[in-house]
Amino acid sequence: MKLSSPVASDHRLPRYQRLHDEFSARIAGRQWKPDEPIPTEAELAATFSVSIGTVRKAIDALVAAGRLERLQGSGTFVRRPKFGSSLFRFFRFEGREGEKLVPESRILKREVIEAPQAVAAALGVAVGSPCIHLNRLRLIDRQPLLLESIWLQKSRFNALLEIDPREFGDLLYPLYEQYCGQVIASARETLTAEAVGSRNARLLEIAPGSPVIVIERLALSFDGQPLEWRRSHGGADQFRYHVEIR
Amino acid sequence: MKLSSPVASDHRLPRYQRLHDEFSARIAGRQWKPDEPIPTEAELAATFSVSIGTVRKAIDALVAAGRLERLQGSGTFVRRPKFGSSLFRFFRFEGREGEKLVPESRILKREVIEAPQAVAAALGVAVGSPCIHLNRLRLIDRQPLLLESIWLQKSRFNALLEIDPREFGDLLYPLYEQYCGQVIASARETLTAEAVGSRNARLLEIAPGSPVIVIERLALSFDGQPLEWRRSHGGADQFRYHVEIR
DNA sequence: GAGTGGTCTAGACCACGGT
DNA sequence: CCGTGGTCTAGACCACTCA
Repeated sequence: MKLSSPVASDHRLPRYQRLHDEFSARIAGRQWKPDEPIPTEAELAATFSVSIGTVRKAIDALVAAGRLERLQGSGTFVRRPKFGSSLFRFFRFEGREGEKLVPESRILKREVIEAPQAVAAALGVAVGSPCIHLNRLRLIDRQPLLLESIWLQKSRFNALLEIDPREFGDLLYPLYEQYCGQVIASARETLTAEAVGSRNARLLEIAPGSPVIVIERLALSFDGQPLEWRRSHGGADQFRYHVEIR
Repeated sequence: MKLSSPVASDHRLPRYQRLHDEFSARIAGRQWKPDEPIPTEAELAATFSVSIGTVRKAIDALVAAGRLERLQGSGTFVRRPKFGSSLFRFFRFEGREGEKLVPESRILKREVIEAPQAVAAALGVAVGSPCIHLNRLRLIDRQPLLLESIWLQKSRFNALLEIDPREFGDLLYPLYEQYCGQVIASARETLTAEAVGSRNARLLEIAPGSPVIVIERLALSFDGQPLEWRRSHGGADQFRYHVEIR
């Protein structure tokens, strides 16, 4: 089997597993780009000298993992990460009539500051290295919902300093991509709860000491490099999280 | 294809899908019992007059859903529900040395009481119908960790009233199975957070008004009947929940 | 060694999407 | 209509478990 990219793949592994790793690398390496079709199953089978069934099994796993999407009759496509499973979706992101919407964003602060210890550890940089720090308030129907503290490595995101924060818009990740060439591919989130401090209580317009949900997110590039770390607070009464257990 | 049990299964569906439904029904109907092997793939293929590949595809889905477990060389087994994905596992269930353990259980109250509105709705019974209500405290290293309010339909769980609560042991579900013949097969959980009331604060030995995680669980039988509803409180500082997002 | 699931093949035919 | 993925088959051989 010939591999177009130098993937460390043990030849004792099953073929479908090696194919899976190869395809996965092509998605990560952006040789197969989001929203574009990958080669047909028959082409892949011929390219790698395996049967179609084996190609299908490799693709099955990537579809199950949400990295590819099959469309019968038209092809198999690289799925753009949608963060559909983020914990944030369990906040009430609805307007007055219950329709889903993107919260309005207000940048409260933008500063260049030396990375404190916790941030440095999360981003994998040295303590004290220069970072961009944003404070952002997110609102639904003019009501404060979430307060976010966002940390970025200055060297990667310098371009952000040249834009007026009032023109950031409501979503940051498209901004990162457009101005800094940094694409967020995945994230890890941690949920905790605590009593809100007086400053955050004022900004969120809730009673001091009332419970808030705290979500920490480390957002990563395609190759697993930490790009952004954020810590978000939101009133606990705006949050409900569901799971099914079998 | 002959079906041993009367499953409503549209014959226009793919064969593997119909097989999946049939197998699923056999697990739910306990014709295939937990920890026992199901017939071999070859036998199933012969029984249903399909090829082994089709049987495998049906089994694949049930394995992915955690209902079956394959053991190469020995067979495919019905998996006993393990509740491994419960939100409760994100509480610190460790002893002093960090080892995982089952919390000690202390039944604080057992009463027969008419179902209040919320309980009746969850259990699918009439408001005011007789229920068994338990209050239970769960402790690690003698430290209170969780406070649980548990509701059961009296008619199904009458046998519980004949046992001394001090002999309940640390786990309820085996008790339900042994004394009442009621088997918990799945559950739905909802996580919220709130400020703790004074009574619960005293029992949990935390400051009044401090944040608590609240987990509501509706536990279901194999055929989807609600059997138990519980509402659990635990100090938020004991809780951390993680997810990966793609 | 007999029997289980695990991998893989090469082909057939179907259902769907676009042209 | 052609090309795509979706279903299904009948077989081969491998890897593992257990007696």
